[in-house]
Amino acid sequence: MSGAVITTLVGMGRWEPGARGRLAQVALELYAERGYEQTTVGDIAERAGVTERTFFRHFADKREVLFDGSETLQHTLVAAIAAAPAELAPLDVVGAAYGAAAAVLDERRDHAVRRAGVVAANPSLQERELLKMATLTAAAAAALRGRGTPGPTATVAAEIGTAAFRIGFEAWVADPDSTPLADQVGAALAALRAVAAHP
Amino acid sequence: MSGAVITTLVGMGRWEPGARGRLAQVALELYAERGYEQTTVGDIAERAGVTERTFFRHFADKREVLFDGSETLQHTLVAAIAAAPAELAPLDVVGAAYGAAAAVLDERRDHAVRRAGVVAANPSLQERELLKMATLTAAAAAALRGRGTPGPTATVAAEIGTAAFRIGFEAWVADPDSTPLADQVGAALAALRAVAAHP
DNA sequence: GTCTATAGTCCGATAGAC
DNA sequence: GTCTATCGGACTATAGAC
Repeated sequence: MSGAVITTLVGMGRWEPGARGRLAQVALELYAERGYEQTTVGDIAERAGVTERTFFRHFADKREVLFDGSETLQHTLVAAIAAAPAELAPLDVVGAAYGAAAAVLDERRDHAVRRAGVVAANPSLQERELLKMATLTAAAAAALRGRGTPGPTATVAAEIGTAAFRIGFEAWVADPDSTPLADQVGAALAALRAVAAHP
Repeated sequence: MSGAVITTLVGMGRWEPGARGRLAQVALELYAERGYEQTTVGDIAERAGVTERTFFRHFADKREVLFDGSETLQHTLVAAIAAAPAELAPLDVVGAAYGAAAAVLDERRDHAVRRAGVVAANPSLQERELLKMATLTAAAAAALRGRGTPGPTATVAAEIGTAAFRIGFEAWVADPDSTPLADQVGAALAALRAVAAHP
């Protein structure tokens, strides 16, 4: 196949290095070109120069290949929560942490927008995305508890924070200007606070 | 029992259910007995006395059979939002509407708890549940806009309301006492408001 | 009601890196 | 030698097509 010189990201194949990264990139391309349903795992594997079997060694299923970066996002989020000043209120901690996580996505806006389009076009991909968000929420709540926030408060703060992130993310994707994601998330959080406070 | 007129939330419980109701009931039984993954559609169809083909005529896929009552829930929610007093603040509207929806579930607590256990045991069922919740959220936001609430406010209020419902539902399922679901949702909403208000 | 494509699993074999 | 990543083929069940 093409002597694909994919830039380094993750995955170190020893034969044709970067099988994992190639698969992820090719999958996004094909899902965008002809649609998720119309793309078979065989198609992806073929264009990436590996076999179907190799695809499933790297990714649990056909959806997961689009969510390779979610652990990174979660790690950033959890680390930011743990590192936040002790005197900050729980919701401020979560808000700041999602702001930090947002910076990671800002650097790859084009990729994120293309990926978001693919996900938006397919319900089964939306399901997976929602599950990842729920996992993120649980991780944020656990991180808050780890710094002393009482359980119920942690749950609730994490839930609001994730809602702000999701709403901000949608605005960021739809926005033709390149307003930073962190700003969109901040605006969403302010809106959530305003509605919650309203008598 | 004489004329059972109760429309059930998840499509079962009548004295002599039709094929659809039988399939839904049998599916829940089998998923609980031997697990979702270990149950084939053939198993369900067989015990319900129909063919596989009939299963797929009634339900889009193997998961959907557990979510037959979600339209009823959504309808209740949307109707309650539309019927709420005009002077109520958006979040109060959504809170009251989820309270009304909660009453439906309270009548079938045993079933709801068993079903929740099955869903909690399997990630792919959780995915579907999260998608249903997202659909519910979108419907609530649309209903709010339909009564004049500005778009962004509607989105945010619906998001908080659904979070309250989800948190309250989890507490309700875990609670050995039979605290009404509406009360649990109300408590969760109060907690959300408190955390959001905290400086 | 039958027929088929595809997702996803399990068995094992092979080959480079260390 | 071990460890890890690749590949091959057979297999079941889902889901859609005819």
